[in-house]
Amino acid sequence: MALRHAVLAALLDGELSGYQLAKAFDVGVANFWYAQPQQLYAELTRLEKEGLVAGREVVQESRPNKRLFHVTDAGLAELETFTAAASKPAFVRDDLLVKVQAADRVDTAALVAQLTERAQVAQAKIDLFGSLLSRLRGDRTEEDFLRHGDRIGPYLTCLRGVAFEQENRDWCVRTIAVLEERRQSHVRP
Amino acid sequence: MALRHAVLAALLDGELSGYQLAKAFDVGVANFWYAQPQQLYAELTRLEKEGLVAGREVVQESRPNKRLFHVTDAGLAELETFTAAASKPAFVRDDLLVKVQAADRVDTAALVAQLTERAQVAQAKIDLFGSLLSRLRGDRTEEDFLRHGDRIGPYLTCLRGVAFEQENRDWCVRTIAVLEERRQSHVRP
DNA sequence: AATGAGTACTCATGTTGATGACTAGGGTTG
DNA sequence: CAACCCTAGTCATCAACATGAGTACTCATT
Repeated sequence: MALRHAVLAALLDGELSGYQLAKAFDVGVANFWYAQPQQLYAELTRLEKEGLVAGREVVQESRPNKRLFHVTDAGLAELETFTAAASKPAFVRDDLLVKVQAADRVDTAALVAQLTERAQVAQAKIDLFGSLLSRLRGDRTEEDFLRHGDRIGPYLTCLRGVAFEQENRDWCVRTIAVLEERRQSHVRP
Repeated sequence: MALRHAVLAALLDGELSGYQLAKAFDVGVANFWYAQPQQLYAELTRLEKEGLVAGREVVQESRPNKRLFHVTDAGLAELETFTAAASKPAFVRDDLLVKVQAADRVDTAALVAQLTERAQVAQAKIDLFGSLLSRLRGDRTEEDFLRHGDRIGPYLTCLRGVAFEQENRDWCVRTIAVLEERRQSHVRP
């Protein structure tokens, strides 16, 4: 039941519509969780019913009306409780890792192609997170921002996103090199 | 539907019983996936029904009999198909990140405690993976092993496990430092 | 002599997350 | 001017993952 808390945490940045929220979660810019639009709409409905968020209708012309949500005091209390409770350990669960685990017994050409693509995706995310970080910190240095900024949560999670994707990319590159070298030196039966 | 493939990939290391498999997946030594024992037993049953794995009964005295499973040719073909198909991108999904995202608005003392614990767990995993790596490579150097070893899949995934946990630990340490410093300098309202 | 831990599983149920299909108006572009 | 994309959602359904409880026998500990 962490999606609800992820939504609450995301809404701390200010009022958002379900659609805006979905954009953030979908692209994975929300580097601390991931969810489909439909899940978010459903969760917002539940959260509103329980009084943890409140929405207000914003009438728009030339496009559909939307509902902007913000976290209520009860929602903040819920986040507080959640934070105090033990976190369940985070596990890696990655299709690509499964494939690499089986690398000795399957065709490596397809695998190398996928590793290459993954490395590119990772690089794109590094760039994206990098620009997000510099936007968050403005003209301050990282040190200064982290000491005196007033909303460092997103910055810290983004830092982890960058580190994760760098590790991801480097590992892909390394693995590609290993697999390619083996393909050349000894042709598999 | 990647659990089935994770099981297949794990069974490439040799015959395993459901229980042994469960041990590997449960502790997270299986650094490429994670699952509960019950899921694995269920999956093994399905896989056997579909002919992707085959089991043989091993009669034991002084402890319950067990069934050892191995991957069939059909199972290997299935792994091949899986490897050729596109991988879905891997997302970070971590309770702790959600909490850090909300760090500006909740009690940081509890958060710091959890980050500390997470850092310790990460360090323990680094050590575990480290010894696993050296066991896998035996007396060879990493370079040599990756070039000429005959089962490098587990080694490569383990390398990623180490990198992931190191990043994890470092980020926790950094985040703790940031939060602690802010707690001292300006008391939150 | 009872308690607990380890091996080796099974069954049932519940919670989460993922997917596809659909509505509906406005703007853009070929 | 038709086709397509963007905003802003809803509804229904399915697959995947997680959890609790239970069986049964053995060995070591207290």
